[in-house]
Amino acid sequence: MSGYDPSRYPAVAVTVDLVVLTIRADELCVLLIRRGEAPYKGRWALPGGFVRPDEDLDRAAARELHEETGLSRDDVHVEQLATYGAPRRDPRMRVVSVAYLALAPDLPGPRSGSDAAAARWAPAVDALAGNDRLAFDHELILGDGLERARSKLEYTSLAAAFCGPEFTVAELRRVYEVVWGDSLDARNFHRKATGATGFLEPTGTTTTRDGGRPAQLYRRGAAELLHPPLIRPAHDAQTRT
Amino acid sequence: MSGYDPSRYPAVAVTVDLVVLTIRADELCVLLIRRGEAPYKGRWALPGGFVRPDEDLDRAAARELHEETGLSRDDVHVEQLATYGAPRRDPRMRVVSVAYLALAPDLPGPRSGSDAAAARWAPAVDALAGNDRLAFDHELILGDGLERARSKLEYTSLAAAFCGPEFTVAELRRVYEVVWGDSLDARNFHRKATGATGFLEPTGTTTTRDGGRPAQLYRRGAAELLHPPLIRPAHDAQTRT
DNA sequence: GCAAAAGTGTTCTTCGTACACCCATGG
DNA sequence: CCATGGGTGTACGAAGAACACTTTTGC
Repeated sequence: MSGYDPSRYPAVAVTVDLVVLTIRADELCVLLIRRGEAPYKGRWALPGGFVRPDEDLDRAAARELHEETGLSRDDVHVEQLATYGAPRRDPRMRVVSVAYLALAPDLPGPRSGSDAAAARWAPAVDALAGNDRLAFDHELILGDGLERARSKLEYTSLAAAFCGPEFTVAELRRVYEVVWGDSLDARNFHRKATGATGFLEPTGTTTTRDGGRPAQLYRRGAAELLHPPLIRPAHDAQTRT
Repeated sequence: MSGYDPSRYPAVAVTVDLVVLTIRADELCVLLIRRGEAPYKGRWALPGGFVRPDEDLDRAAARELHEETGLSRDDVHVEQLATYGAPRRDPRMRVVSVAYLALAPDLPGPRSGSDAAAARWAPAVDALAGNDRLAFDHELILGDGLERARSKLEYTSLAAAFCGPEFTVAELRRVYEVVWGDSLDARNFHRKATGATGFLEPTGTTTTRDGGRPAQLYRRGAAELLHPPLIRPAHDAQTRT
C-alpha cells in the first residue's frame, strides 16, 4: 500500500446491504424495500445504507437491520457474506457494498421500520426469478446469500436461527425442508438432530401446537458446528466420466 | 440507501489485501512484503494496494497479485475472503480492505515484483504467532485465510491449485498433509482422490521423480466440488454428553 | 376409537479405516 | 536383489437409509 493521493483515488462510498431471510408459511422469504428515490425508483431492493464515519462494518449491518426490522442482534444471526464493487453497479458514483446475511425467526410482531417507504417479505425464489428485477446487483447478492444459507445448514447449527427461542424437532425439520426444497425422513432427522453434540438443549417442557403426540421443546445449544453434520439429500444429480 | 451527502459520509479508501499461500519444502507459506513507509514502517505485511477508480475488486486483486509475484490468474486460484473495515485499522484514514485468498503452486522462477522493497515466503504459522507482529490487522486476515483454505480442501478440488499443471497423487497428498498438519494413509487417499468424480484427469504419462515405482501423472479435472468429499481426520478431539 | 404426529428399534447397505499384499522402478 | 514408493484387495466396524412399530395427544 503506497501513499494515498486523493486526486488519483477519488472518493468511494461504502454501504452495507442485507440479505434478511426468514421462513413464513413454509416458504423461504427475503426482506425487500421499495426504493423511494432514483436510481431504480419504485423497484424493490435489499435493505441497506451507508456506513458511518466511525462505524465498524458489522455494527453498520446491525444498525440497518434494526432500523428496517426492529430486530436486535440477539434475536438474529448476522454474518458477513461478500463484498460487491463493480465500478458501475451504482450509476451515481462508485459504491462498494459489503453484503451481510441475516437469518431471523418468523416475527409476528412489528415489521417495518422508519425510513422505508414500503417493505415486504417476498418468497426468495420469486425475488430471484420474478418479473420485476431487483435494483442494482441485488439479485446477484441474494443468490449468493441463498447459496450460503443452504450450504451452512449442513454443517452448522444455523437452522435454529430461523426458529423462535423454543422449538420442536419437527419445526426445525421444516426449516431444513423449506431451505433445501426437499423432504426429509422425520424419524431419521429426529435421531440425527438430537444426536448432534451441543445442537439441541431440551427444556423439559412439551407442546402440542403441531397436533398429535406432545413434542419435546428445545433451545439452541452452544455448538456452532455440527458433529456429525446433517447431510443434504444427494438427489443423484451428476455422474461424470 | 438514501441520498449521498459527502460532508456526512467522508471519503473512504478501498484497498485489496492478499493472502497468497503456497507450499515450499513441505511447509505452508504466505507471501509477505516489508513495508517501506509509515505506518508500520519496516514491518511485514500482506501484499495489497488501493483499488483504482474504474477497477473491479477482483481485477484489483489480480493486478496486485501480478505486480507482487508475476503470477497471472490462470496459474493461481483467487477468491474473495472477507472485508475488514474497523474504523481505526489504518491510522492515516478510514480504509476498508477487501481481502482475497490466493493459492499458488511452488514457483521456482522469479518472485518479487516491482515496487516491493522486500518480499519473502514465511511459514504461515510463524507469521501468525511469530515475534514480530504483522502490520495493521493482517494477522486477523491471515488467520481467516488459513481457516478458509483448510476447510475448503475438504469439499472442493482446491488442493490442486497448490500443485503444478501435472502432479502425482502423492504430491497432492502432501498438500493435504501440510495444510492440515496431519498424516494421511497413502493407500486410502489414493482411492478417494482418484475416485472423486471430476477431480483428477490422468495424462497417460508417468514420472519417477518421487522415487520408487513410476506414478501416474494427473491434471486437475473440471469439478469444483468434490463428490464425495475428502474428510479431515477427526483427531478425536471432543466427546461430549 | 381414530387420526395425527412423536419417538424408538431394526435391518440392510454403504462407506471409512486399517492393513496385507503385489507391482515397477532405481541403484 | 533390495529399498522405495505406487497401487489394489479385503475384512471389520461405524454410519446412513428405509421403514415397521409403539406412544400420546385432540376430536
